Amino acid sequence: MPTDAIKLKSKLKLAIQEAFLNIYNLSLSEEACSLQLTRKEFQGTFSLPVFPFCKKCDAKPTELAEQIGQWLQTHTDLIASYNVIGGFLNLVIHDAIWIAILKAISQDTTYGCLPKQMGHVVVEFSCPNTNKPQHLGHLRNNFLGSSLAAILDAAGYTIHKVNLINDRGIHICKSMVAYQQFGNDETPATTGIKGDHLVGKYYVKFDQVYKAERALMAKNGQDIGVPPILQEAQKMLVKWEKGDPSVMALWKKMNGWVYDGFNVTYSQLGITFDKVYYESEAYLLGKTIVEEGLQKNIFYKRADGAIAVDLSKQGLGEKVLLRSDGTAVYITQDLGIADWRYADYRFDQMIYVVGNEQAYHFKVLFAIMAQLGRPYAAAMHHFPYGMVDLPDGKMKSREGNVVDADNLMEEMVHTVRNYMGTNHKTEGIFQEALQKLHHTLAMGALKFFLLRVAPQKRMLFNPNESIDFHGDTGTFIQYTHARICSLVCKAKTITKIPLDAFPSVSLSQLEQTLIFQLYRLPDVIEEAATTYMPSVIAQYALELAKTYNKFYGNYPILRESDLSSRAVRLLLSVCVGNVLKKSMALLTIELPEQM
RNA sequence: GGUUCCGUAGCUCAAUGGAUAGAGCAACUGCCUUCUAAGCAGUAGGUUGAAGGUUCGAGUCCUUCCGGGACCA
Repeated sequence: MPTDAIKLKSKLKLAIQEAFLNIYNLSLSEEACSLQLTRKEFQGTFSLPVFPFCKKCDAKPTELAEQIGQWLQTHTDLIASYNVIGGFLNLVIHDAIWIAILKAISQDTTYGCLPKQMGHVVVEFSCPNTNKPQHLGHLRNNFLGSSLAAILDAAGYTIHKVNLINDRGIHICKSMVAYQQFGNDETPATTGIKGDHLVGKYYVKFDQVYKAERALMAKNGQDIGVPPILQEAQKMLVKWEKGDPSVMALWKKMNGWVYDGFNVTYSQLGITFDKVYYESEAYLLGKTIVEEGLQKNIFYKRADGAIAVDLSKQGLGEKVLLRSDGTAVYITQDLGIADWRYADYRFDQMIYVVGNEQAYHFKVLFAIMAQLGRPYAAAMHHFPYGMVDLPDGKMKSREGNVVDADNLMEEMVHTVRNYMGTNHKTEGIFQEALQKLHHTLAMGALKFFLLRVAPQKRMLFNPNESIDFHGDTGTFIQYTHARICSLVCKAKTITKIPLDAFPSVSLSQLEQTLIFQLYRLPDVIEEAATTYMPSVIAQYALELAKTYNKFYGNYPILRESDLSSRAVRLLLSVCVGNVLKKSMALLTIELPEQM
């Protein structure tokens, strides 16, 4: 809970409003007096640009700033000093205020968590196909989804994480057909290949055969028709929809392998779901909704027999909902699943974490739900994110041109292990714990790499350069935390922290900045939650860790002879450690105590 | 053709409409007998794709164009 000391910014704003009222008889809204952070080359923490008020107050910028600064200093106990540069009023906060804030933060065990709100939020993410293993693009989705869920949880909502497995359709039949023809009954057990990778192998195989057949047909001058292997897949899809026993058996067997593989991957990633939906269990539901729309005259039957909806008013054109042969299209099932979800959770927000390539799809979906009069239509949001590109372009599973998630994780663990071998900081750690540490460091670097970039941007991954462990990385933050843990551990044997007993301590600029950064945490969480941007948290954690390391490198902490100062620095270190841990938890990244 | 996202240092990324656009990587200098060197301190690197407009002030907002991606016919 925010204590009185932590309300610094709103107190300041109030005081500024009061100052304008008293001096210029000008009444300002809270929004109007927007405080910004003082640039580091100037003295102060908060700055007020006074340009917008000059006309109304009929004063020159410098004069006006001077007047306000003077008033604040004499009428409040917040300001130690102020300075005016250009039209900027820079406010220096009293050290006693900072100390009070630091104490309040240190005593607040749930610091950073926003007040509990009424509201259920469903976050759908991951949503893999069962025809291939997951790649780097899926990782971005997985991490964005679980991080967003953690952030919204901290922002006070009740969160439900759900997955939707794409386990049916023509693409699934492709890997099944290829396996049938070329698989020789091999299994994960006989080959030692992880289940999802084994199935993925046949998905690639299908594409190779398909292309070869098509090329052959073109060479022989045949009309470009449907190559035989694709015909097989289409036949299989029909059989599947009819529930043909042998096809169902193959489908269940291969999907089982894939789920075993996915479970291993999810476990490595540290990702869990509250509920998993399967398309195969849901695709029929949508058809009843299409019926409903027909009866309400919202949808119509075209001359060719297909059922469609006219969304030209919304600029979305005509959208087919059922093919002329009565089979479901991609969006049909999403109609059904939306109702299903609402029945399950009565959500106040439904967030789809899906790549920005599907923006149109979701616009259509939401528009249809609105036309159908669903009460939750306005609560549905598409959270779009950009693709992860390779130097030579987009990843394509079919062509095997992907950075495989499992391989990448394994490589990173190797890199960490090799690096560890060259230093001795982890002497005394048992083998099992050491392996966990390698994993924690590898995952930290990987997750941070993907989450620090603004979600809507495409990002580039260069396999040759791989992912760094130095500089602006997850590792850097983990390292900072481990450093603090080590320090605190040593402090217990050297000195006690007299929590209540530091009188007047004068703080350095760096220490003020650090406390200020700690103070920002709730605002940062709120911003990340309202903008759906985990990258905001990542940037914040980086900034905090950088400032702390600068502090650590330039000031003595345990070696400080002044007891009050030492106590403050130690407490500050503890709080930075906690806030780093809290922030990184919002990115689902663990911080080891030793590394 | 229509819609939409993006364009910032050699590379990867930051920057609530605010002050001289910042970090990291790569390059070059220093710093481990001392709280974890996965670190710290420094040097160098820019016409924010282009041109107009809005305003006290634009990387940020508006218009047009150029370039890249995605989606819809």
